[in-house]
Amino acid sequence: MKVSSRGEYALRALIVLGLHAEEISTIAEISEQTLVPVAYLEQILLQLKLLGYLKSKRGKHGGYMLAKAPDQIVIGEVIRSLEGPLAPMGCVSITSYEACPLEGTCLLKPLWALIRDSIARLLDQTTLAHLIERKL
Amino acid sequence: MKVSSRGEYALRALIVLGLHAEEISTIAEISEQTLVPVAYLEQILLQLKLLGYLKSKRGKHGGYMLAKAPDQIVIGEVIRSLEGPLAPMGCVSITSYEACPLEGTCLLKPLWALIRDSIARLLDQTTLAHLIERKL
DNA sequence: GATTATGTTGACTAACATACTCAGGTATCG
DNA sequence: CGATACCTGAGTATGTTAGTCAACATAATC
Ligand code: FES
Ligand code: FES
Repeated sequence: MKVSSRGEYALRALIVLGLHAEEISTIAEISEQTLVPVAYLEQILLQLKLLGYLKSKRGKHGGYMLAKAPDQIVIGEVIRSLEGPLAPMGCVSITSYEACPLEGTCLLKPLWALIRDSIARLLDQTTLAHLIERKL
Repeated sequence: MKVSSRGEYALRALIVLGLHAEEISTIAEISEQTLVPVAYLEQILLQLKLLGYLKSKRGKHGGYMLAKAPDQIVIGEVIRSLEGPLAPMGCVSITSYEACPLEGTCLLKPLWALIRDSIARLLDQTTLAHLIERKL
């Protein structure tokens, strides 16, 4: 049930950018504050940009900024984009359902559904603004 | 946030054995009902035995049975044994804590803690008996 | 006691995912 | 122009997953 380092790193970066909203931050600056290697961070920031969470400026005095207000960035969506579905099994995933062979009689499915619901409820109720303001 | 096929398979096997309690089941029978390949199932059943959930009998008319009553088999414990901690990050794991470098100032930790708590509460409250009786 | 049905053990493998690195390329500013 | 930044695609080392396979050990039965 682990979250990958890539997901964690992406969220760290979003938090750093959210804390310095209105300012532009270079990859190097973000790397310092997140402890993520520069070359790896480049990849992740680029992906976050393609997903629409960030905007960038090239060249001198370039860098990254949030492309949305922090309260419009839903943590559940970010994690889904980076790591795939939140559900523990495909058969209980709402965003990307996948059938199980035993689904008709399976006694586990209701349990997985409870897990999915509680994870999704938490992560889809939480925005970057909530994290930054420490209001969960 | 996926659960591995190994964990799913183990739970399927426990359910089959729980449904036929008092009787002995061969690996082949369990394999049929769970759709898990025999050779792979062997590994998993053996592990469940070493963990104390199952007992076995060798030779002709041999097979596997539950070693505990279904209401003594806690799903959270089974999953932890097979897949490691339930927590999404080491820094919020109770059973196997591991420090994060940014732990002091990290704004994510409280969120991960909520996730961990809600998963652990669900899985540690559920026993094999609950699954079999469809009472969640 | 030989046969046969069963679990036991350990090694092995193919495929995939993770967590990166690196070598360039391209836009922007001064 | 040239420095500074982001952009892009490829490559790599390591580990995990989901199995397979061959040989062995034990228990019941004929
Ligand atoms: S886990 Fe999908 S049907 Fe049982
Ligand atoms: S995730 Fe462990 S301290 Fe932030």
